[in-house]
Amino acid sequence: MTIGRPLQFDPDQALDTAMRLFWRKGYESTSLQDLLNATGLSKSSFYQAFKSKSRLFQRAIQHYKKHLTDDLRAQRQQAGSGRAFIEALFRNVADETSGPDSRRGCLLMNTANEFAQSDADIARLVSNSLDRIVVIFEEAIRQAQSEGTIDQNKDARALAVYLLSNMSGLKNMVKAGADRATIEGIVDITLSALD
Amino acid sequence: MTIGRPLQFDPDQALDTAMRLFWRKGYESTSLQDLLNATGLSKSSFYQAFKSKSRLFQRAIQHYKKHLTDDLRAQRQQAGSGRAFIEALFRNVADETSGPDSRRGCLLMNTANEFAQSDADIARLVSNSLDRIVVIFEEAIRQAQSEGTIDQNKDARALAVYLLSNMSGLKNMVKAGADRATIEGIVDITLSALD
DNA sequence: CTATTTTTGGACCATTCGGTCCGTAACCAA
DNA sequence: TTGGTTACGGACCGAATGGTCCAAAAATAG
Repeated sequence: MTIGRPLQFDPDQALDTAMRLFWRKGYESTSLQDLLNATGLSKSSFYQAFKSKSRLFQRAIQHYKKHLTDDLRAQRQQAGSGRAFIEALFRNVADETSGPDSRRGCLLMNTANEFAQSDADIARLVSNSLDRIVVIFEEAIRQAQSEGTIDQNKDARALAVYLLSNMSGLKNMVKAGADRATIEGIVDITLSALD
Repeated sequence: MTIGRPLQFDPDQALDTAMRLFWRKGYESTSLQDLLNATGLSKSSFYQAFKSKSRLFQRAIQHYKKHLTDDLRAQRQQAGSGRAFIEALFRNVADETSGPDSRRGCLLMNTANEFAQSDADIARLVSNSLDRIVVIFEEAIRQAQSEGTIDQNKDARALAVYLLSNMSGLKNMVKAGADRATIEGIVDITLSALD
């Protein structure tokens, strides 16, 4: 049914590549040329496929959100208990202090930082995505409460937001150059708030 | 002793104006033109006085650091007790959800975010500045410990870093669009870690 | 093999970027 | 008043920005 010359590249893969670039460098300092180099696309193919840099960025955020939420749900499934999921999640942040993909932070928080008061569309997109994360945290907390590892009397929603705020702070500390031990120290105290 | 035409502007005031611009918009998205407009300087006066945009930015960070540390010390003095100082500091973040200067975050953390792995000089500057903040937090915690409002057995340094991480996370949440009530909820839990 | 459809490379565009340079105006000391 | 010194405005610069356009190549359906 398809007529004409087929695409010479995989759009999904290009989107993923672009997302990783935006994640590492931010929107403004990722130039069109950077995107072309990383994806291997020509300028016309790029605009044909993605319309504009900003449109691609929006898609990249949605792509990131989907992968992140899928990943979190999978980890939660795998962890077994709600408390174990949360603990593992936070302790794993220490790994981001080194390695090839270190100090990237979280694309959503990075974007919130970059487009704080400038772009309403992006702000809404980020806000909605963060809400999804909070919901996942909240589910895990309720699970832990029913499992008896977190006090039933605590406000699950409030704890979830607290965790998101802390995760954000942690990633900021990593970006600011904190080493593994420092991160681990913060996480210990953060998690103690759940007791 | 001074010879020649005197400066037509106040360099300190220009630096302060520039700092506020960088604070609000970040380094990359603050253009030279923005700086000229805000300070009222001509291009030649600008380069005469500040050498380059990047040099000015470095001075802006140092300027910010000085004002911030002075401010924190003054607040600590005024608060009386160590615990009161910390509590007031965190509760005041809720005010940043609205008003003319809202959602700017912290210039140091904003910069850590923007120049995560790209500029070593800036990274070092930010890191040193953050250390100063941690020291102030640590002093306040030790004071609170001697005052009996924080458990003596807790690691003051670790608590201080935890507080910095949380402050960073809070400001990120504000930037991401959190409202006053949400921030207050997070602060409550954050401070409960001190008990 | 041909007609049709679509991709693709590269030339081209206006605008903005940070930065330089120079002639002129302004100021101070003597 | 004059000579030395500096600040200032604005023209100018090359490079890079995101984005458009078109001719040519390539692939498929018939």
